[in-house]
Amino acid sequence: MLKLYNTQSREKEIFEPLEPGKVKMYVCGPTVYNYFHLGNARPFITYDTLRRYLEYRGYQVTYVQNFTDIDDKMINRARTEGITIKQLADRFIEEYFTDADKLNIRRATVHPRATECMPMIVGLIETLTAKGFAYETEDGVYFDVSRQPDYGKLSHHNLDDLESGASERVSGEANKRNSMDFALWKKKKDNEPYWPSPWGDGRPGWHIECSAMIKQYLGDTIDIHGGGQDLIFPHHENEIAQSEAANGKPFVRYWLHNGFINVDQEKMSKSTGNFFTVRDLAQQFDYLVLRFFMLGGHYRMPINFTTELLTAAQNGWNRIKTCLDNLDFVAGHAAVNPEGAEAEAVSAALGKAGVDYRQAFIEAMDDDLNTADALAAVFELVRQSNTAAACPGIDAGALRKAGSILAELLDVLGLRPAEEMSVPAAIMALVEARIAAKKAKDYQKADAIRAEIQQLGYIVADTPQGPKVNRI
RNA sequence: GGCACCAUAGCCAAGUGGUAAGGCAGAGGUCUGCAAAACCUUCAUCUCCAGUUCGAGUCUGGAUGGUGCCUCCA
Repeated sequence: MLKLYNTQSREKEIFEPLEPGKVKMYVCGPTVYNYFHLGNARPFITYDTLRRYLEYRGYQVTYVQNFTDIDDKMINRARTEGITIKQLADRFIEEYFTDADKLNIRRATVHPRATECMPMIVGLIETLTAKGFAYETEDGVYFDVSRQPDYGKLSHHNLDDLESGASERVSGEANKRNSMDFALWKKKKDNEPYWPSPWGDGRPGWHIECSAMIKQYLGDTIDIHGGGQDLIFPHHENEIAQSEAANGKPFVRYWLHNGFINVDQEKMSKSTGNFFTVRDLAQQFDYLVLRFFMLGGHYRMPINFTTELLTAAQNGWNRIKTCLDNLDFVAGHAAVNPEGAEAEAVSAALGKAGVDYRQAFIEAMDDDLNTADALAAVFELVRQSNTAAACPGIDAGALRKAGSILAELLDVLGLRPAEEMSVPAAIMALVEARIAAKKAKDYQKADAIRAEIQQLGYIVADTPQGPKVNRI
């Protein structure tokens, strides 16, 4: 029974989708004006993992993640680069997929772009205007928060507190009825891209984009909406206000928010400049190390970032990869049936471990996606598998079964390593030569060949089953 | 000022009121021509104070320290 922490109720709630067996979920995607950094990657990885888990549990998931391809940052960046906004968006959407694919972030069912949903955006604003929730000013169309009595229900703010906080700040938007009113439509300024609307040429406000894309691709009420904690207010609060005002129906059943990645106890963000792009980190660490690192803690807790921690994660991740590799290798050389009482007992223990730890894994994931706990179960299975793989006379079937359960669980976490490429014949020839040298007890020669193999990018290890070759 | 969150071993990090998962690092050992990998053993009473309870890391109150949101932000 899956439980998810709902930001709105501030409690873990039993997850029940509106329509049995089917889940509609939406996650706020990137603004595509740059490579994404590790902090940006967190929601992508978190909700991809949730999506994978939901599917693992048999749900049919419709997953929508948008691209924000029009806003101030897009306009400015395109300007400095001397290219069009569309060119900028095309480029960084492609770069997004390059990184995301390698992080094993599956493609969403739909990846809508804001600029491709203009009719829905304009339509929503028209509805809001007609219903009296929005009003036009000199520079745009604004949502009137005073018309929405439960405004603030997600972030647990009330309008009075918000107003007093906002009044201390300078607002550049003139003629608003309330300081917390936010732009649905921004009328065209010089040299800015624009779309036609009943209020003249202009472009949409940020919040309305998500409401529109959700309505277009998922409908009026969705099951899960995810994003970073910094989006709770005002972005998600405003989405609720707009969508519920326009549609007259509940908007989101479960609000999920992930914690931040911190650097020196401070949130990693583009504005402070303390960020590390995934692309840069991938120079030093495997993409899946980044994912493993991220899943090592609970998604709502902050994670501190240092390269030391990433190195530690790399070592842990290698343990898992080595285990999978060893299982496969040993199974390829093992007996068809267990030979001897010990092998039989170890085989039986491994079979039970597979079932038990899969159960533990599911219980952990059911508890608000406790990936840290789920990984503990994975590591327990790794240890049992290693023990079995080292047992003389163990049969291949037991090892293969454990390996497939391990792969199954890792797949749910998006941590299934890519298939290793086969070792070239030239390397295999060297390996054979080394065996011959070893047999002749010419260890100097054997070590020299090993060094040569290593130079060529491969590492050879001696095992009871013979030499095992891997890429470095 | 308003609204939230966090404080567990050298480091990271789970933890449903009943006597502390897992990982990294370290130490000792087994295996090994060497190496790698692996396995075994070892490594904490949970920031502080008070309270509730037969019993609290786990609940309540307070203190201290830290973070986030309230403005673009994952």
